[in-house]
Amino acid sequence: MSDIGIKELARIAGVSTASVSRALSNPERVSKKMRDKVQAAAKRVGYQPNRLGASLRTSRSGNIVAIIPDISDTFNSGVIQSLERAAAERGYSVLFGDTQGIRERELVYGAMVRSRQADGIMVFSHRLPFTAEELQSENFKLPPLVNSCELADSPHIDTSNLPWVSIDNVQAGKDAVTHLIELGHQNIAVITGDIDSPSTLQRLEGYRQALHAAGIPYREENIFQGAYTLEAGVRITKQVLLAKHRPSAIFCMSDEMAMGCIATLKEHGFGVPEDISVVGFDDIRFAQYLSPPLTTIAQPVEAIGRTCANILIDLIEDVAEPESKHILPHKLVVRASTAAHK
Amino acid sequence: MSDIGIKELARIAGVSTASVSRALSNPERVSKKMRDKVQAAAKRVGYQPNRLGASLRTSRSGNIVAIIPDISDTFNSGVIQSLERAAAERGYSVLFGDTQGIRERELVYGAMVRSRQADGIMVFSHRLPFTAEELQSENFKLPPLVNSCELADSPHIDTSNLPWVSIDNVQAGKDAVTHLIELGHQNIAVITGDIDSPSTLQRLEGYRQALHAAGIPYREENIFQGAYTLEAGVRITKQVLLAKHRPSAIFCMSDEMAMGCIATLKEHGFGVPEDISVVGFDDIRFAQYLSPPLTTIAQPVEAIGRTCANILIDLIEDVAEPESKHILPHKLVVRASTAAHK
DNA sequence: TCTATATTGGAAAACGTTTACCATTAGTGT
DNA sequence: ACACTAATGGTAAACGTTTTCCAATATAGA
Repeated sequence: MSDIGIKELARIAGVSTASVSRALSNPERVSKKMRDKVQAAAKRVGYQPNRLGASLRTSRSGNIVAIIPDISDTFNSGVIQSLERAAAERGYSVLFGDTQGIRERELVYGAMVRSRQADGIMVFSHRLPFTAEELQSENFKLPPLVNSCELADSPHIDTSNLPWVSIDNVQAGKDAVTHLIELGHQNIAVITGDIDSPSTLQRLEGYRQALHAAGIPYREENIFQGAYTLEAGVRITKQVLLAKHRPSAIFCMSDEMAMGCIATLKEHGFGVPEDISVVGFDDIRFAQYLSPPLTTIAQPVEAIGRTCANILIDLIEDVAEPESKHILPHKLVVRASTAAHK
Repeated sequence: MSDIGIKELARIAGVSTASVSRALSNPERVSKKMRDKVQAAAKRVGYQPNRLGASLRTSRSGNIVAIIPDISDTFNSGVIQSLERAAAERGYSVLFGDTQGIRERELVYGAMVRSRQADGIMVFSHRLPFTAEELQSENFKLPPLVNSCELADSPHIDTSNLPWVSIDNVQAGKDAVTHLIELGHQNIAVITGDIDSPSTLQRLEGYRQALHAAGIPYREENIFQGAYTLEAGVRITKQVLLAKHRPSAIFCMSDEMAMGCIATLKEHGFGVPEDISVVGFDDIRFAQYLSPPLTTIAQPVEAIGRTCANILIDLIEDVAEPESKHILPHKLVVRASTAAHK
């Protein structure tokens, strides 16, 4: 395999290294004759360029790093899948960093563009992968970076100016809750995601707006603080059932939570939707196969991943304005987990 | 940020570049005084070594590439998560390649070690990411590579000698089916995974063995060829219901399939497990929250990912024998989706 | 104190590319 | 055939590290 470099190949083809490089990386900058000669030789000896050498020279690694709190979350893995595909189409590979929310690990991945292992950062967590110290340093320059939905404010930098792609979480939350209201529910609990996540805050705002629009009083005890996990759905649902004024409907801020929620409701003998309606969020591909099939807000997973990749790469290649924001469309999908209040 | 290199840092610290390199990368090879001086200077100016330079020199990228057919599959994403974590612990990053089973893309990722973007390959698909041509070339050298469960034979190379990590799929299949037999089921259907996947073939062999051990005749029409997806579970289950001698139990070779299977059974009015028992495979984290909670074979997801990472890295760093094989323990988890035959 | 040895630090080459700059050749119009 | 321009190809420097030598210095033994 392998061990032959551009010099050796140049010798074999009887041309200079410059010509080899051009013929392979910029074929149009070279005559057809040269191109053919070099490509033939390359093929013959099985030449494979060393990307490290090229990267060093061009200071372009061709990698982007994706910082994700939890890849095993179904919504995340869907986004990552389409991110990766879109990146690949443009010649980029994705280095992926599952951080489990551990600060230390975020920082490691955040440092990768400074160490030239990556050209840009895709942030799916709620904070920037840089230390306060770094952010404050006057010669700190933010690398190409886009965030998806979740980036919270930082005391040191105005994150609202960073490029992002997201759905309209406020409207989506409102849509979910409005659906319940239209079914006649008045006493609606909400199980939130991680309370420091902007998406949670926004969806909660949507909940508020829906209630307000319907003239239903907002009651603090209907807000149950959770996290975007199945287990949280299970745990918090038990608390919901303990409530003095038991709600007739629950808005779960993720489908995984809704799954845990429904399982728990059934376990305690509550019928869904006969006794309690449940609406989820995300429309993961399991949603329609739950029993009952889940009413939920569908996020455009594929489009989110693809858009993230494209904006980030545009940024890296300097063809995007640095503050591009993309709001993608969501959709309420009504299935069988919600029904009219009786 | 950043733009200062080792030369400049050496000048600032008043030492040579060699000393800087040693002080940072091999601190023990240098006096304490030197170490402190260099590290202090590095910190002061915010020096961050350029990994590309280092990689080029050492021809070690510090990356491994993971080739996965489908990251959004829950089992896969779990394995990848633990793979990534274990790799990170040893200082490696993972470049991840979701191929969707597309040959072209497998080849792209397979080429990454030749182009020095990665030091080793983790294969989760059923074929090697190299062309027949490459494999046959006499100067082809297999890069560090480990496969997990799924690698099929290749006409050009003896894949059985490659390092792998897996559970004992034959035994696991046998365990699942034996459980059904012990519940009194005689007419047991199986919905397989992708038929070209060794794990499917092995689990099927387990099915056969279980039947044989119980003296139950093996009937070809009880084998339903599927794929490891939710949708396949749905689609094939309909076929199962059409069978002349309708089975009283179904063994699904993945939990996602079982999910689709159960949803379909219920949709058609069959009770699980009253009418038909279902056993899955994987024990993804949703399994216990399905209704009914799923009886399944638990795979040690975390251990699989971790072991894969460690073997591969051992291979890269030359500390593993090149044919190491690891069989990890599985476990039958009995829940409510299986019941005695009546 | 002096020599023999161990430790430490430095100069420079190497890793495999790309590309700026220049020299050469081919192409065009007269 | 000639001058002028355009196209093409080559030489060599650069990218930022690590590491091989070797020289210098510290350490120890006598």
